[in-house]
Amino acid sequence: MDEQPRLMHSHTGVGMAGHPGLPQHMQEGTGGTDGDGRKQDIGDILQQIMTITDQSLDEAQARKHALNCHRMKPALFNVLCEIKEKTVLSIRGAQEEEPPDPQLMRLDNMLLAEGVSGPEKGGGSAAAAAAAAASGGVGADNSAEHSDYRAKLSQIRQIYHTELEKYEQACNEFTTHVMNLLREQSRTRPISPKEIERMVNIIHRKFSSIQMQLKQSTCEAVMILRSRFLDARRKRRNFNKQATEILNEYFYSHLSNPYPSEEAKEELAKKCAITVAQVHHRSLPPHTCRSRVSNWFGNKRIRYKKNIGKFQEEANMYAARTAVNAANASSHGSQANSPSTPNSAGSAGSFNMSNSGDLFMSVQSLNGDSYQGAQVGANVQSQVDTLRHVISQTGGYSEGLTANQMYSPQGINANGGWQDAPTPSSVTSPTEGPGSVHSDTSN
DNA sequence: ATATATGATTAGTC
DNA sequence: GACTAATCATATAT
Repeated sequence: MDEQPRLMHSHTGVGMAGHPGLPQHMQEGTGGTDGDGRKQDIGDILQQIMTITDQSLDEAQARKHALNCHRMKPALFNVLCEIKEKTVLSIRGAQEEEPPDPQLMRLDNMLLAEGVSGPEKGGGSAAAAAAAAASGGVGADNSAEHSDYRAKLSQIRQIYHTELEKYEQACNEFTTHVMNLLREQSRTRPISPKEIERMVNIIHRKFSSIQMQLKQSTCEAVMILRSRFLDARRKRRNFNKQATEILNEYFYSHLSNPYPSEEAKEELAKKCAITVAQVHHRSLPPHTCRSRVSNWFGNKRIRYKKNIGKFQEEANMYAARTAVNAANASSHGSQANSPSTPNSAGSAGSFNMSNSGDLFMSVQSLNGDSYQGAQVGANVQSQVDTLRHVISQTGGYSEGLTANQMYSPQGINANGGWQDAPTPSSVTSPTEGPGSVHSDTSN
């Protein structure tokens, strides 16, 4: 009876690499219930098997066939299967159930959140969808802003899916191959269905570990992409000059109350062609055009208030510009001397503009009184008249050019905040002495 | 290379 | 939810 283990051993060596053979201690007590004649039969058979390697292939094949057809084969085979099943189960019956890997779950969740795994297509990631939803009316330029990102993301997505499919396919192929092999071998050596199943499990585990690596590197790629394209803070983009002009124009023409309404913000965003920008790296809603305008106004307000002196020049310039614009719009009859387009900032109109700005500056620096002495051309002088008219019309600065304070931070109260000034025309500062703006409010 | 300007973020307030 | 004030991190000017 001590031949059984050796039989399995010799075969295992051929067929299944790494499969544990039957240990010696199993020899006694299980198989030896037959008579002596049968023992002799088995002994013969085993002897034949042992000599198979010495024979030619054809011969071996023939012997194999003979063995398969032997009358003892089924019984023997069953016994072997039984023994093996017990052994294998005792060796590693414990670790069948496998808890889900937390890291794999993490990766899966992230890929799902980024829209890489998840449902097919649909315009890209969940974040992008949120962007489209959040930006509302100005969604048009949104896609332009993120098309690059989305293209790259879908590229990653495609690679991911291709690779995943490849692995899946390879896994399946390999599994069927192994299964066929085992089934084939199960005709000649004891392989139970359970064992096949176990083997399949092992294969799947191996392949899923490869998949996890794929998922990991995909996650990394997405993270890099995000930080490269979407973190607006890291890749800050200044507004273009025109946008800044428009925003400044609004700011300085509403200096008494520079808090644009939501509609106004929307309007400004549209006029400035401000695009959305992604904020944060989570699935938080992205920045809307509106909130970018809000950012701008928030920054502007705080920085203006902090150092009014620094912004004086800018303030005067924009005041003049707005005034000229308004003048051009309202009284086009008297505009023979200013052919420039008032609206397009930084274009051909810059000459007149800068002249006006200089004028206002000199008004400021000279404290007003002697501004007539500055070398200003006649056309500028006529503009001054227009401006005075316009300004008094606009109601912002009733004292006009002759006043000392052309452009005082009227709206700012003692606390440093903009008090609501619904009627700007009444908020002039006639009581304030010259230059008081510079001294008391900064810092 | 350094300083300043500037858009975005964050904590805290109302 | 919008705002302020402080701060971050980058873009741009020097």
